Amino acid sequence: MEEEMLSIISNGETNVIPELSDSISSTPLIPATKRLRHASAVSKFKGVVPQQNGHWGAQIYANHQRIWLGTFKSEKDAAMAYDSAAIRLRGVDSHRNFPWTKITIEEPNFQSHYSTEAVINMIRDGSYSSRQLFQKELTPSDVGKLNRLVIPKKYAVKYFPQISERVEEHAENDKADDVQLVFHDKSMKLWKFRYCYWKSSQSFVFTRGWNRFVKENQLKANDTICFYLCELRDIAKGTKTFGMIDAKKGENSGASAEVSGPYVDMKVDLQLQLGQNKKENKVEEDDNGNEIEATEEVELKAPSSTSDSERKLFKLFGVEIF
Amino acid sequence: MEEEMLSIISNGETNVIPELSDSISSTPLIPATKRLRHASAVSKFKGVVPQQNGHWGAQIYANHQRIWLGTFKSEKDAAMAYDSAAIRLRGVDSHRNFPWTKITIEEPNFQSHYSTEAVINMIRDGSYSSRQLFQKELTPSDVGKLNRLVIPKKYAVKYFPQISERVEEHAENDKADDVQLVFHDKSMKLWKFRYCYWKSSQSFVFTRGWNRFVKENQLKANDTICFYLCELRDIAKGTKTFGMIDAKKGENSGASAEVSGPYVDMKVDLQLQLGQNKKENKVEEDDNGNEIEATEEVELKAPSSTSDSERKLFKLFGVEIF
DNA sequence: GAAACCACCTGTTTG
DNA sequence: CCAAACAGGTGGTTT
Repeated sequence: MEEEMLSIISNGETNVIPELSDSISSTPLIPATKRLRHASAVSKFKGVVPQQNGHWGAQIYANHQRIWLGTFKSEKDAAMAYDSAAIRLRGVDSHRNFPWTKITIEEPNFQSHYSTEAVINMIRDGSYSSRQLFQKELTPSDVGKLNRLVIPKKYAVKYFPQISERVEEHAENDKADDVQLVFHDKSMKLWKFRYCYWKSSQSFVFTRGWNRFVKENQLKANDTICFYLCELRDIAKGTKTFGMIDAKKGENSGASAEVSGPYVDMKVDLQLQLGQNKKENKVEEDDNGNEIEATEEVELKAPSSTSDSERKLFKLFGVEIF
Repeated sequence: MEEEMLSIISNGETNVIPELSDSISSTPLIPATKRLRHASAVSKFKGVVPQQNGHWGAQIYANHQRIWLGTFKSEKDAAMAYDSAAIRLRGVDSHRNFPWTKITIEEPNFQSHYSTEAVINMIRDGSYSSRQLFQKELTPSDVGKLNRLVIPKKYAVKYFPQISERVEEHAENDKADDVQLVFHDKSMKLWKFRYCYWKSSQSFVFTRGWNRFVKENQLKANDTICFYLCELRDIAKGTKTFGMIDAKKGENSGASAEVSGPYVDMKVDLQLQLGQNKKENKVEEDDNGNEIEATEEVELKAPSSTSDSERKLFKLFGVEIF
C-alpha cells in the first residue's frame, strides 16, 4: 500500500512538473488582460488551478507531496476530481468542494476495490468517471450478414436493462415496446441499438442499428468493442451518465500497431459539449477528427415501460443509475 | 366385380387354411387349461374366433365361403374387422358387433372407392385401419442441412390441416400458434414436426423435428417416407386415430435387400399398447425391436388454437377427424 | 426490388 | 455428463 502510494506520488510529480513549470514560468510573460480572459483570478475551488489554455488543473497534497490529478476542461470537473482524490488521500471527512450526493456517496465503496495508484490513475486518465463495463471480441457473425451482435449473457444481465422476462405491459402501450440503447462513441456521435432477447437461442443481442455501426467503423472479425459507463460533469446542466461504445481494431485489421491495452484510451473528449447545441444537424467530423456534437439528448435507458419505476440500468460506483 | 370377389375368396381360402388347420389340428393336443388361459370360451362377438397364441381371428361367411380376415391382438379389433368386412359382403343392414359411430358410418362410402378384394386385403393386412396417406422419395435437400421436408402440395392440402391461410386467431390465444403434427413410428416412438407453409416458395414443409428424424433414422436421399393414418382400437380407451410415419431405405442405402413394396409392412404392432402405461419413461427398444410404449398421450392434432373447434386434420373414411 | 430487420432455429462447445 | 450459451443460420416482413 505504501509502495503504491509512493509510486503514485512519483508519477504525479513527474507529471506535474511540466504543467506547473509552464504555468509559472509563463505567468510573467502574459499580460494581465490575457491572463484574466482565461482564468478569472484563482479558482474558488480547493485544489483547482487555472491553466493558460483555459482548462483547469486539479492537484491535491498528501503526505507533504503534491499529486497532480490532471487537467480538465471545466472548473467543476477539476473540483470534482479533487473531491474524488480527497476521499482516498484525505479521508471521507475532509473538506470537499461539493456536498455528497447519492452518487458520490458511493465513491468510497467504489474506490475500496482499487489500489490508491489505480484510483489516481483513473482520475487522471478519465477512466474514473468513464469506467469500462465489458468488452467483446467480435465473431465473424457479429460483423457478417446477420446484422446482430451477441451480448454475452453475463454482461447483459449485469449491465443492461432487464428484458428477458418482460411482462408485456401493453395495457395501453401498444406502440413498439422494443428496447433501444444509446451510446456515444469517442467523437460523441450517437449510436442507437435495438437490444432484445432471443428466447429461442437464449441469447441477448443488438439488432437494429448494429450493422450500421459495423459498416461505418469498418469492423472486422477479431476486432474488439468496449462498452463504458461515462459520467459527464457539466457546469450548466449538472452531472449526466451515459453509455459509450468504442471499437478497437484487432490483429487482422490493416492498422494493427496503433492499439494499446484494453483499458486505456477512452479518456479523450468526454468532459465537454453536453447541451451546448441541440439542433438536429447531422453528425460530421471536422478536420481534426473530433469536436462533434450529438444530435439528440444524451440518455441511456429503455424508452418503454415507463411505469416500472425501479428499472435497473447501470451502476456507477455501485449505485444504480436511472 | 364377380371375378374380384372370387379371387378374394380364393385368396381368403388359401390364407385361412393354415390358420384354421393349425388351430383345429392342435386343439386336441392342447390341455383344456391351457386353451382356457388364452381364450375364455368362445368369443361373444360374431365372426371372432380365439387363437391359441392369445390373439383373435376374424372370419366372415359370404356366398357359403369362409373368408379369413386375419388375426388381431384384441378381441375387439377382430370384431371390428368383421364389422368392416360385413359392410361390403353382407350389406349395411346386416348384423354388427358394434353400433354405428360417426366414424364407421363413413366406411361404406370409404369402401365404395375400392374393390372387394382391396377392402378385404386392407382389413387383413392392417392397412384398412392404418391406410397409407402418401409417400415421398426424399430429395438430397430433404435429408441435407436445410432441416426441412417438403410435403408435396397435393398431399398437404389433402391430408394435413389447413395452414396456408391461417387467420391468426390470437384474440385470447397469445401462445405459440405454430402447427405441430405428431406421428408414431413402427415402434410407437413419437415424433413431432412443426408443419408450416413457406409463402416465399409456396411449399408445405416440416421444419422443427425433421432433422432429428433424419438423423436417428439415418435417412439418405432416395429413401422413402410413408405417412399412414392409423386407427387404434383399444377396449379400455375406445378408438383413437393417429398418424404414423415410416421410413424405407432406398437403393443407395447400405441394407438394400430387406425392403418390400410400398404398402405392405406397416401392419405391425399397431393395435396395442395404447393407454397401458402412461409413465414418462424414455422410449427404448427391447431385444425384439418392438413392444414399445409411447411416452406421451397419442394424439395427432394442432395443439394451438383450441378455440377453433372444427379444425380439419385428417380424414378417415372421408370424415374429418379432430 | 434490395437491404435491413425480425423472430425463430440448431449444432457445437463448454463450465 | 449435460444443460446453457452462442456462433451461425432460416424464412418472412418491413423499410
